[in-house]
Amino acid sequence: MPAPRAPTRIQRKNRATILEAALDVFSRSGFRGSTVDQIAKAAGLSKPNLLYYFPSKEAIFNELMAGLMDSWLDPLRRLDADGDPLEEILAYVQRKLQMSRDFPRESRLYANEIVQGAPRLHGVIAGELKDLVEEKTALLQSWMDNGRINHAHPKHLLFSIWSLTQHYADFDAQVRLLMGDEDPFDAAPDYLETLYRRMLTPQS
Amino acid sequence: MPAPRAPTRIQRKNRATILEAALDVFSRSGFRGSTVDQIAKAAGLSKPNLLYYFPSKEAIFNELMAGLMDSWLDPLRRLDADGDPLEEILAYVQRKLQMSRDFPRESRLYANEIVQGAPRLHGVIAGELKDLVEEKTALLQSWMDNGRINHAHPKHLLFSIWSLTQHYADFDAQVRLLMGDEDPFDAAPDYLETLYRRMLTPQS
DNA sequence: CATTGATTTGACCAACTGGTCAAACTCACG
DNA sequence: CGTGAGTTTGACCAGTTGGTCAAATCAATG
Repeated sequence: MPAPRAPTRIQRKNRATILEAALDVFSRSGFRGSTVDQIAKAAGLSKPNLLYYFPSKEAIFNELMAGLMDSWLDPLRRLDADGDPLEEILAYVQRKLQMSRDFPRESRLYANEIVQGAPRLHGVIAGELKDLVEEKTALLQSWMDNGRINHAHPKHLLFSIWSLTQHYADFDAQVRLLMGDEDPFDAAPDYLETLYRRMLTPQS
Repeated sequence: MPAPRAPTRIQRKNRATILEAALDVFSRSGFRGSTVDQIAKAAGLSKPNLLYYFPSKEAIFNELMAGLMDSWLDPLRRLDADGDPLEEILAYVQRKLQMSRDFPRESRLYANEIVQGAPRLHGVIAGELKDLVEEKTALLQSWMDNGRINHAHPKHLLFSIWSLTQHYADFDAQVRLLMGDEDPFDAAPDYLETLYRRMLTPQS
C-alpha cells in the first residue's frame, strides 16, 4: 500500500469541485442516469482528468454518500433527552425542514437511492441509522409513557417527520407546479408546527 | 394512417405482460436506469419481439404513465363535498395508504419521475392534477371557513397526506429495515387516523 | 533555467444500449 | 393441407458509456 501523500492545493480544489458537480448531476438523474461526462462537464474538467482524481464513477458516488449521511443524521442526534419534549420535537421538525430548503439536492440524492431499494446504502441504514433510531424512539416512548406528549407509535412518528419535511425537497417539482407563485417554504414551517403541536400536546 | 386492426388474443396478452414487466423494471430503476433488454427478459420475450409490440422504450413508459395517472387521481376525486368533512378526509387518507400497500411499484415509479424533476409529467401535473387540486383545496377551505374542521393551509394539508401515505411505498426499503419484523402497515392506518383526527377535529 | 513530479488531454477500447431488418416460424381458417 | 397474416428471432448497426494510456503540459523547487 503506497503511503498516502498530502493532497496538493490543486487536488483539494478539484476534488471539491468534482463532488459539488457530482451532487448536482446525481441528484438530478440518479446513479445510473448520470454519466461521467456530465459530471466532468459540470465540473469544467475533461473526463480523463476527472478520472485522475477519482478512480471510478462509483467512487465519486460513494464519497458523496459518506459525506451526506453524517449531516443527515445530525438533526436527529441533537434531539435532547433533557429538553422539553414537545419543543424538542418541534425544533427537530424545523431543523429537518430547513435542511430540505437549504440542501434539496442532498435530499433528492438520498431519496433517489432509497426509492430504488437503497442498493448502495444497506450498510449505513441497517447500522448507524438503525442504532440512532432505536435510541431516539426509546426516548420518544419514555416521553409518552410519562405523559409529557401524546401517545403515538414512535417509529411512525419519526417516519412522518422525515416524510413531511423531505417532501418539500424531493417532490419540489410537483409542489412548485401546484403552488404557483407562492413559495412553499413560506407556510410550511407554520403548517408543520401546528400539525405536531395539535398531535402531540398532552391532552389533560 | 392505417385503420387500426382489432388486437388479437396474443397481442392483448403480450402487451399486458410487457406493461407488467415494465412496471417492475421502471419502478426499480427509473426510466434511464432501465434497459429494454431487462424489460424483455422480465416479460419472457426477446428484445425485437418486445419492440414488435411497442415502438420504443419511451412508448412503453408513456403508456404505463397514462394508465397510472388515472388511478392516481381517483382517490382524491372521490373526496365528497357532501360527506362529513373529517370522515371524508380520513377516508381519503386511508384510500391513499391502501394504494401504497397494494400498488407500491406504481407509487415508486411516480416518485422516481417527480424526484428527477418530472421531465415526462409536466403536462399532466400542470393540467389535470392542478385543476383537481384547485377544486379540492377550495372545498377544504370552505370546510375550514365553516368551522367544520380546524384551519390549516389546504395545499399543505394535501401535500402532507400524499407525503405520509406514499412514504410507506416510496421509502419501503428504509422503513422495513428500521421496523425489523413488524409490518409497517399494521400500525400505519391507526397512526395516520390519529394524526389527522387530532389535527383537524374542530376545537370548540 | 532545469528537472522532476503533478496535472491535463486526445485518441482509443470494449461493453452496452436502443432500435432495425430480413428471414423464419406459427397459427387460424378455408 | 395450403396459404397468408400474425409472430418471433438472430444478426446487425450506430451511438453512448465507463474507463485506459501514452504523450503533452504545467508548476514548484533547487
